[in-house]
Amino acid sequence: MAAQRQYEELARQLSAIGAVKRGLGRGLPADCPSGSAAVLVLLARHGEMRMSRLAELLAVDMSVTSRHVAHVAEKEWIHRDPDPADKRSRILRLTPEGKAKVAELTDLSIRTLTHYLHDWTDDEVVQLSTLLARLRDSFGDCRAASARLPHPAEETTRTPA
Amino acid sequence: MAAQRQYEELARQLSAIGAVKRGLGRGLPADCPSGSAAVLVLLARHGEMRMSRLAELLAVDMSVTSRHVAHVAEKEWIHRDPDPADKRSRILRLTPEGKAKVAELTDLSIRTLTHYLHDWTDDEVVQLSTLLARLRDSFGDCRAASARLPHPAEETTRTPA
DNA sequence: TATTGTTATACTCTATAACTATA
DNA sequence: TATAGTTATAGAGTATAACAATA
Repeated sequence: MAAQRQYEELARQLSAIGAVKRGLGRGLPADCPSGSAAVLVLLARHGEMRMSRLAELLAVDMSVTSRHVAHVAEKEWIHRDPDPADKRSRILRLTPEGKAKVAELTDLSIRTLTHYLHDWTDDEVVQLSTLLARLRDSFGDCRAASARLPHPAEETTRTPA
Repeated sequence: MAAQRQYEELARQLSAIGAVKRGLGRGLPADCPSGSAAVLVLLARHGEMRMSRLAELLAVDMSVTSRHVAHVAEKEWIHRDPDPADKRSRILRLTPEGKAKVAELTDLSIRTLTHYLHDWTDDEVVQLSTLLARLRDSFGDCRAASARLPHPAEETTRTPA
């Protein structure tokens, strides 16, 4: 358990990290906003999947996922094939054009980070990646059922029994 | 200079960090969206300042800053006093109510992070904060004048002369 | 009746451009 | 003429709720 002061500082840094994300976003192709890019990259990384699985990986509502997926499908970067096992579901698969787009996106993000982080050591980059992955993991199910935080009265007690 | 593979992984983690930010945002008071919160926290941290300075700290366009500031001013959390030295400028100052709101926000973010990161060590939290600060710094002036990334052809050369 | 996915609506954040007032 | 700040407009991302089709 870290000191409150450190949590406070982390909160500040997290709130400011949007600037970096916007910086990365500005480097994206004009026809591929960040939402579309995220869909493509996840499909490349994890392989074909259903909408619900993708929504989970994106950590956004399925309605949002549906819109992003509709966009990349319009671009012919993915196909939405009916799932023979469940006619309500659709299986998302990258097309060859989609795979080419992923390659382009990967190349772009590598080039952008190489540009801005040229003076970072390999170890520092890995450390940051690792900590960010852990952070995501710790927040994990904050969208799930009982994600409501305790009220100010609760949990403020120093040492839970 | 890190390996491309590491940059690729970092890009993935950064693109996914939005989920954590949204998680933090869900904990905010209903009358204080993240844009307003950022304004208040920066004023508390750095003291009174002009719009242009705030826009720089927020790393967003001044038009965006102006809207956020208008919102917190409506709430009476800040005052916008004319700058005697330059009648075009306005000096932003927290009101007592604004300071109270900052205290509430700080408490909330600490509670949220304490909740989700209860198994992190102090050192890990500090490390992540430090790396995020450095990341922001490295991206620094990516909004500035010649922030345009070199074209695919350039900079790909391994060792610039 | 519950679940998968889509669509309609609304809200927040952001950027560009046009504008006012002052330097 | 240039700069500080505001406002209008537009675009992207997200969430909630209502809906359709299927399990």
